[in-house]
Amino acid sequence: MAAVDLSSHPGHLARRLQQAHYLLWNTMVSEEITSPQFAVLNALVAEPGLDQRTVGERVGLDRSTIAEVISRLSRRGLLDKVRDPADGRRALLRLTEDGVRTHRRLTVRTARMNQVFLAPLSAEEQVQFFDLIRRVSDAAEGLRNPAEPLVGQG
Amino acid sequence: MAAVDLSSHPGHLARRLQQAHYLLWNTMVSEEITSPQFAVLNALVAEPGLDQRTVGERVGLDRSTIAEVISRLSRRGLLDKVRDPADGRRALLRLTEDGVRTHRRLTVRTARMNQVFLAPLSAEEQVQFFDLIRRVSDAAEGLRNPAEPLVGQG
DNA sequence: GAGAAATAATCAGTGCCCTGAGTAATTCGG
DNA sequence: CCGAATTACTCAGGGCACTGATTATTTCTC
Repeated sequence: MAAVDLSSHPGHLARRLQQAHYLLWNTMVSEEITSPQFAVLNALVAEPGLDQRTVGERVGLDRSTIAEVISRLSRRGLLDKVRDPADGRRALLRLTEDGVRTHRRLTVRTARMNQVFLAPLSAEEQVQFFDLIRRVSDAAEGLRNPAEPLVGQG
Repeated sequence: MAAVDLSSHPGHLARRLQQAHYLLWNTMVSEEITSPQFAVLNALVAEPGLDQRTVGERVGLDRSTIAEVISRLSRRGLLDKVRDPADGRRALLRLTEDGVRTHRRLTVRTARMNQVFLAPLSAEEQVQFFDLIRRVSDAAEGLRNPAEPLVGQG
């Protein structure tokens, strides 16, 4: 008899939040293009010609995941991928016409979805919401140095 | 030139938050048992003998995902799965000795991890954090009725 | 210039997450 | 009682996310 209350566990809350977002995205934005895919399109609208690794860095996707996402976008004809002539290791990415159009179309819908998603919060609360989540995420990212985990006895 | 700022997109933030949590969980809690797996163990500590569907409901996992998670926990010998003699459709779940021990061990580590994870926030902010995320998630869950999406007319 | 270190991408493997379709068992309606 | 609807679970398939190992290319160092 030592069950805990998951509703006080940030990880559990974070997962539920993302699930909720996933559902809303599917109904209000697109069933074809996912949120991470849109993030990649967006990064390439901002900075055309980025290499794969940097795009991943911009949108917060690791090397394996970004490779898969890009492969899908490429298969759908939303972006082109060419070897960097100056550095044969890199793959340079650029949106196609269709990719740009898709990004533009989804941008509108995404804004609408965000409004609905955040509707339960007041304007001030929305600011708080972003601030708190960002601070927690940033801090945890900064901890990516296992050094001595489980030291306990802390 | 119409790239948006992803840091103002709750979905993007939610994904980053979960990633950050995933990383911290891996280093501070367990590399074997994942957070969703712990949630299932926890649900069965609270209510032994639940059926699979209900456990999924308790922890927020759909029918397919809960089946996979339970299959893994069962393979590891952390829970037993038996057909309900009273209703042959149901699979009743119960933790093994090892499952209970694992839950107890991880409970301590999870509490420690949550402290580290939330450390960047003051006590009041932590309360806000939970409140805001919960309200947004709950509201979005309540929206799971597509009825007439994209009404916009925008 | 050749070997070593570093870097970008790929591949294999594990796990989470969802939908739609299919199967087995129970319950409901006539 | 028997067929129809419902319910619990399974299966197939697509996508996200991470790690560790491998490959190709560039850069660093002697």
